Amino acid sequence: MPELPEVEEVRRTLIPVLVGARIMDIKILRPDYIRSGLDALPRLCGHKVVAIDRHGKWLFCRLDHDQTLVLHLGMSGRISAAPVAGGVEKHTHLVFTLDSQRQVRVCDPRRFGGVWLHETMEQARAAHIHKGVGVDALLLEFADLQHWRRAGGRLKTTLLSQRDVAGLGNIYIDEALWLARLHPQQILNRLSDRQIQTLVECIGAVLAQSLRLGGTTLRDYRNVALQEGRFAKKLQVYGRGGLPCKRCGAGLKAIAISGRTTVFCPACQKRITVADGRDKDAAANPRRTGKRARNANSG
DNA sequence: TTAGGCCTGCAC
DNA sequence: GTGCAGGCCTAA
Repeated sequence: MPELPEVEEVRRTLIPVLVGARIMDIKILRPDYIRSGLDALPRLCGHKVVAIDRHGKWLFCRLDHDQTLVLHLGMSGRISAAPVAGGVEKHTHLVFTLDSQRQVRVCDPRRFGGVWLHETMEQARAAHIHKGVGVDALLLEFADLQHWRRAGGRLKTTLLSQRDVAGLGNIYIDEALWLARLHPQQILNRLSDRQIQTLVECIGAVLAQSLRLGGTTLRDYRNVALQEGRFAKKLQVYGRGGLPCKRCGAGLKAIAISGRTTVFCPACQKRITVADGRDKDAAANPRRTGKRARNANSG
């Protein structure tokens, strides 16, 4: 399932194939996979792609006349480059033939992804990013999450929503929360500055390591050259429900949050009910937060 | 805020 | 045959 590292790896491997190339032909094998701009799509012929950007899990291919093709890989999307002569694999919905005599093919068996064509880059960003998609997770800083304590939400649900941080999905959220020793159902307004800073650092560390290894291939994911990612063997919690925690040996627990399987260590990812910066106050005034303070100290 | 829908392949 | 995998959108 492509999350930020996989989409970024696709971007990096797509650039040498697509940027600077002229589109000579477009074959639309599945029109309903083109979510907007279907009628305008043939007009891309003769134009060149000048840049490929990414925000979260969204890819933006800008052309020389500013029309912008937006791609989302959903759960099973794949973009591949191949010689014109080769056969097209099943579930291929869109094929660009380039002046380099190569093709860029968009394939997505489950069709949770899609392709959108916008008249300008600005319109593309307005449609997919400006409303409701937060800062790209690779650029995440402490300040981006400072307002969290005023929110009542829970960690995993909030991170999945893309609203504050864009690009994380089920795999990397579970990995980052384990690394940060934070409970997936942690209520945000109980986090201390230090815990938020730790979370920001752990998200960055997990993403950086996965990027170095070309992302995670569980089954389907491939980059544009059809190479697998090698981060799967580094996974600490994802897919390991019931197995021992690699840090403390306790049994990892699998629960459903927002309809997604969530794996965490109940021993080293305790829920915090009093922010650690306020523990002293809680101890000094047990009547106010007594029970919560004891829970916090036990974790 | 949560549940359902979209969709196919695969494990059982 | 059934259930599960889940990113994102929409509706209740």
